[in-house]
Amino acid sequence: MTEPLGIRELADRTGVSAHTLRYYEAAGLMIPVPRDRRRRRAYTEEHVRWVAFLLRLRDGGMRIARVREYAALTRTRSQAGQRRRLAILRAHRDELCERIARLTDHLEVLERKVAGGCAPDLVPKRSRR
Amino acid sequence: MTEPLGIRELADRTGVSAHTLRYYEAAGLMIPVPRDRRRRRAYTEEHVRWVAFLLRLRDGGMRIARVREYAALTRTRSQAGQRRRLAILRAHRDELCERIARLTDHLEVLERKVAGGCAPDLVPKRSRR
DNA sequence: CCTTGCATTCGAGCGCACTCGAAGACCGAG
DNA sequence: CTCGGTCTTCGAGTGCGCTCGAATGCAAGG
Repeated sequence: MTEPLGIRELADRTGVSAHTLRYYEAAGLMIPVPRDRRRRRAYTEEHVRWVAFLLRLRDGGMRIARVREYAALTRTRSQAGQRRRLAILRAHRDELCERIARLTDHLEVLERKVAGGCAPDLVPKRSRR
Repeated sequence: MTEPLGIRELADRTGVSAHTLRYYEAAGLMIPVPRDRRRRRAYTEEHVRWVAFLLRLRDGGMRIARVREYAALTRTRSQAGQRRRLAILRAHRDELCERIARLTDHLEVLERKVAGGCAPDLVPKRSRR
């Protein structure tokens, strides 16, 4: 039985500004936000978790539009909805994998360049793997 | 002794449009681009390599402004310039590491969610942490 | 009573990195 | 001579994701 959180609190706990929280809500990225009798947003711990996850998706490069779709589906009870939800996550996971692979590759190249300290064209070529 | 490449060729070989290649040049992201006697851009294999590397930097999230700085430094012979160049690459490498770490973390969370197939709040709570 | 905090709606602005298009010229090949 | 590809310069448009501010209102707490 936790006290509901005001927008300020949620902002503080998630690092997302109040302005942006309202924007997220308006943009359909949030799960439903109940109001108290004063019409103020009454967030719960679930919202904290939701925002944390949303930030992961965003930081992972998921587009707002996708997050919106995903959020909308959390309101669905249908089988199809659940499948779609899962599909989105799986697709995102795959993208994540690819990006990590690419970044890792970039990193490798960079390491060599930094370690070598000289331009790659000055490095004597060895037969390529 | 390779034939110099026209802008079309470089575009084809790098996947960057001619328009964007001109933009890159004007924006100071390129190494010097010589012209033939017709005033047309005469690229070399070095440009192919440069653009490839530049794309790595960009895909790794390096800002245009930074790339510009880096490109400018490749024209420098000074010690300080070389040190700065190296510093940029090292800093970028560090950023890359951090991003990979973060993405990997996101991926893990996602894997659990996808594998579980159910919302985390529906999972029986064990004593937290 | 007055201040504070949050509410709503609206629209503008920003930073980034392209992306496009137009206009007009050049120049070599067919 | 015409055509195609390139040149230059210019400015405007696009998409994304905020970010900010203004205006106006309400309700509780000091």
